[in-house]
Amino acid sequence: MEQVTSESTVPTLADVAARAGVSTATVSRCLNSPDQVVPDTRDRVLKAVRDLGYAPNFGAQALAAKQTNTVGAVIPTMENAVFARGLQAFQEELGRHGKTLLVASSAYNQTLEDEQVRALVARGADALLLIGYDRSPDLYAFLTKRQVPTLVAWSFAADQDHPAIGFNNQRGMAELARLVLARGHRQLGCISAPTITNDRARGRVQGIRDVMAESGYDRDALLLVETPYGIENGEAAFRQVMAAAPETTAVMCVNDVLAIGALRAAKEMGLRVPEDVSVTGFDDIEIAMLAEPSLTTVHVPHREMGRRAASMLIQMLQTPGTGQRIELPTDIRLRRSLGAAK
Amino acid sequence: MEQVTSESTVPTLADVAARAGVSTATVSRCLNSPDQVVPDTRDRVLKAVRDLGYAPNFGAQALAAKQTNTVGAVIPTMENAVFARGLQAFQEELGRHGKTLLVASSAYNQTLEDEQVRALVARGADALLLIGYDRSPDLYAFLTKRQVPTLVAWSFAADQDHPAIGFNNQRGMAELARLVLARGHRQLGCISAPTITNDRARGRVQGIRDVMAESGYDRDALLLVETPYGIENGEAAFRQVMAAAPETTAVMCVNDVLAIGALRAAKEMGLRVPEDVSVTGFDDIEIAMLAEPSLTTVHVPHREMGRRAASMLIQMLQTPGTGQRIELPTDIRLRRSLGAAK
DNA sequence: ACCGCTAATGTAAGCGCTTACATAAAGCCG
DNA sequence: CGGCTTTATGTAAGCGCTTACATTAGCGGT
Repeated sequence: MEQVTSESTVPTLADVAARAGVSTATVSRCLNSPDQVVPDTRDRVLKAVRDLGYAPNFGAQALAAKQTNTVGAVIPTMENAVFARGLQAFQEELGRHGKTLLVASSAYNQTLEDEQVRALVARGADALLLIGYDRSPDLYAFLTKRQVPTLVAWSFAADQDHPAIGFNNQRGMAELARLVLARGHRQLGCISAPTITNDRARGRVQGIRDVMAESGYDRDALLLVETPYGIENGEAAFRQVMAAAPETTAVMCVNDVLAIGALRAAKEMGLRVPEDVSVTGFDDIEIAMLAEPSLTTVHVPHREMGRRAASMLIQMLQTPGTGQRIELPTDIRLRRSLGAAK
Repeated sequence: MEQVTSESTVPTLADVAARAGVSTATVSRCLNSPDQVVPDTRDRVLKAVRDLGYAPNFGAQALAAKQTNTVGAVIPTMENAVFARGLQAFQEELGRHGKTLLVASSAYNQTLEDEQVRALVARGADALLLIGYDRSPDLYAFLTKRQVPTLVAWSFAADQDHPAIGFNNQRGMAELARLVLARGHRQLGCISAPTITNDRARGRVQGIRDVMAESGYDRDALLLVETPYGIENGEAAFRQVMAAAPETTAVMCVNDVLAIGALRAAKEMGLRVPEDVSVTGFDDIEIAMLAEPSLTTVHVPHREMGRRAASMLIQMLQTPGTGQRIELPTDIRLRRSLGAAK
């Protein structure tokens, strides 16, 4: 209200040009490749830009330049600290290169993810960050057809050749499982996110299976319960495990949130952790260290992954076909929730 | 690679029109107001759309229609669970109405926020969600000039008439402070986020001051330490408080994360909570219930706020000038970290 | 069968920007 | 100082879509 500057209409390139006494082309050049124009004119134009409070119209720019400087990301949910953290770093790095982030979330639903991806492409995302490999071949076909560089994050699988940056979920969990077995645990429980649509969870569960097989235990020694994300769900799943196999001495969860739920359920059931039952997680979010007892888990460099994902995508944008496959190391954080078997 | 459909070029409206044997206008109508076109043609067109894998070009659409169906949000950081949670709900509700969310984060930096807002507007955000009231008058002027409906969230102040949805930080904290005083605490510490740029923190601190004043204690009985967001920072701040005023019996923190840090520092210093010192938080994020001891805090309906913020913004988009001011209730969650003064 | 009216479709003018190409200005050399 | 190259600026053609307006088809009534 206080300082209405002339017309109430939004200034356009033409307005700036008129005010500076040059053509629209010159204004455009001032803004996009300043050294193509002589300092004198440039100053005049920039002054006009400032006076008018001009800001380019994104749609027009996208239309004419055929690129939007936008990178899209489809994540399962922002409420998962793991993604929030990685995405924050991702966004910061993109910002450093003048790109904007467009986020959508799929609620762990493949159909929804499919739609979101198409929506982001329609909105002109120059590149895309996707979580995990699980999606329909049609979508991959669509993406290649539209020539949108795509990077898979949070997962790394040796047998996939799509550009990716992530960690080896299977191996990370296997390492932890080895430690668990070494503590004398023989009857294991596993609480997992739904494995059909979540290759991270699937890999982690497989990691446990691998180790059990290599150690000569059969599959029956592992009781698997699948449940959606959430502390309460972890709680219920833990009860389910203990009800079905009361002799269980260690419950390995595919993420920290489920593990926290398990910890809570154990406490409520009067079981001591780790004396009566051990519990492990995955991700090493803040809560893991704060839990009582503190949670043994697999540490994952989420932030670094986000940052590097951004650099890589920018690189892919500049020179198509340069997508790499990067495996980030995970490491075990041994804390109090894992003890020796009874 | 597998199913290259004709040209490798992206199909346009004209391609669809040609294939369906109609004009581009008809295709556009089929997509945007289907009942203006006879079922027969419509089917033909939609088939062509499917065959070609057509998706509208966002830039062109934005340019021609002068609206983008995009809502922007600038939040301090996604890493703060509070915002992640609210934003997730916000996004879901927007999605239900065919709008897309564009997020940017400001890292609690006002200049950066300013830039991000302008960037979002330039990118055609039809409306904006902003956190708190604190920003330069210039920015507000810019926003009114561009006629972008803007909603302030996470804050509610009686003396501001900008459309807003939030809770009364001052009142919520005051209630809690009353409880603390009632427990016999007379020497208080307060750990806050920087109050200059954060009206939520400022309001919360003020809430404590109000209560102390109304109870007849003078300001010196409250030791304030300001520090950025983060568990470690909360830890350091707690040490600082106890070093400066060892007789402190209760430390009130303006958010749960800082409180968790305080809890940890207390434990390290060999102080028992709540026997030796009480600690309180604000927000009631998951961690509050899980902490040891569990954290007394002020519960805030973040998700509901996010959802309602979306509805309100959509409403403002439809009928400009309908922005309201909504105050959501907060309530105290009394848990173990608050006890009687020694 | 003809008229008039409504509903369906087509025509074409932009939306605001970028950029190839054309043109003009400015150096540079002998 | 003319003719050359180089550099700065202007001109104008789209980019793919929406939409006001023009046109045509379809239909009922007489």
